[in-house]
Amino acid sequence: MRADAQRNHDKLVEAAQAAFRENGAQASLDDIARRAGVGPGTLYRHFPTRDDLIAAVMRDWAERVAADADAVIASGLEPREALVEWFDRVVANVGIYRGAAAKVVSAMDDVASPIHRKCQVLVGANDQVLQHIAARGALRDGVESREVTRLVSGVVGAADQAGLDEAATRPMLDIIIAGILRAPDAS
Amino acid sequence: MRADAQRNHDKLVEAAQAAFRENGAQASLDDIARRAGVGPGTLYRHFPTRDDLIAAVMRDWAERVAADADAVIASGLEPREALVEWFDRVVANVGIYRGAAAKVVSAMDDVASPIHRKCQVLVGANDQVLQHIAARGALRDGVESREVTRLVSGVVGAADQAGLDEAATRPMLDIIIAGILRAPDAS
DNA sequence: ACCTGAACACCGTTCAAGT
DNA sequence: ACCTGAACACCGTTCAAGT
Repeated sequence: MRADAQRNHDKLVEAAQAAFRENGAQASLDDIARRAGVGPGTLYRHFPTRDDLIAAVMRDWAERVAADADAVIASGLEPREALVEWFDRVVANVGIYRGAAAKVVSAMDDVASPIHRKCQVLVGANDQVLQHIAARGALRDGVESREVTRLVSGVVGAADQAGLDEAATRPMLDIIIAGILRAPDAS
Repeated sequence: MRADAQRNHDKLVEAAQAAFRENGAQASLDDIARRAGVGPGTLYRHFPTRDDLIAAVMRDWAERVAADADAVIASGLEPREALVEWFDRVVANVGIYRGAAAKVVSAMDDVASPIHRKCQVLVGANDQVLQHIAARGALRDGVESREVTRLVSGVVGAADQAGLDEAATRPMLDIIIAGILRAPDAS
């Protein structure tokens, strides 16, 4: 890659990051090009679609997600507390900016999306945490990581759209957690 | 209201209904005015915001929701089956067209939205169903109708965005249902 | 009182012309 | 090989002119 092309690439990613944080995933591409000090054509040359740009901004996102899952598993928390902790991190990660959750939700089932691989990492991380729960005999039968990922991401998307804060999101997560854990049996 | 104004109003609602079904809640307002055979200014006179138009299209929506709740309660189904039946209807009602669920989710917490009253009916209907469950001693402590409404609407929004069909939505609803019902205790 | 449609601002996207 | 910026299409929104 030519030196000026590399510099433009980096400036675009940086400008996009700021724009997404300020105006959400629907931030104006024209504006991003302007902030980066390049013509709109340059943006399109580097990132043919908006989702390509979003994927570039999410560069180290997947690693953070995987690391968070590892941390929760290593924490030695009881199943319920582990889920509380894990979902709190998912909420933080999936909700980095307005509209991010919606992107994750729709990219999860769209193999052609540039964000799809990131979503697979999220599903994999959920799977690890659920297996940890299952190993302790606390996972309800039939609960699968794909569904849980969709469900929690959907909640983040809803909270995002409604402008709910963390405290208002928690009761929804509590219902989900109760639905994931096996009912303590009477044996 | 003048006769021609009334006719324009009705033509706009009809055109909007068709446009929303075809292109979702983001359908072009210009296109709706064109279909209705009126100038764009006329649309704005009748419906100052897009949400005013959506609210008009949802005219008999709230009654359908309330009627569905009544039908489920009168059905005499067991708590779990009643919830399955009820959520199926909520999914159908909240997902009338693409983007409708997102509108419901964001209007639920926005008192100024023209759709807010419709959402209150949905919350009320959920409350009736949950009270019916509670009367049978099957409701988990701390589960409230506002949260359940948000949660289910959020799932519909996610399914909508991901293009999931009814079968792919059900596992998520199953988790929610398990989280709503009280665990059968050992006494 | 209501309607029309031109006008403006903004945005996404493309592409011929440049270096 | 890459960049620029004019150009086009489309949309939301307003408002002066009409009836």
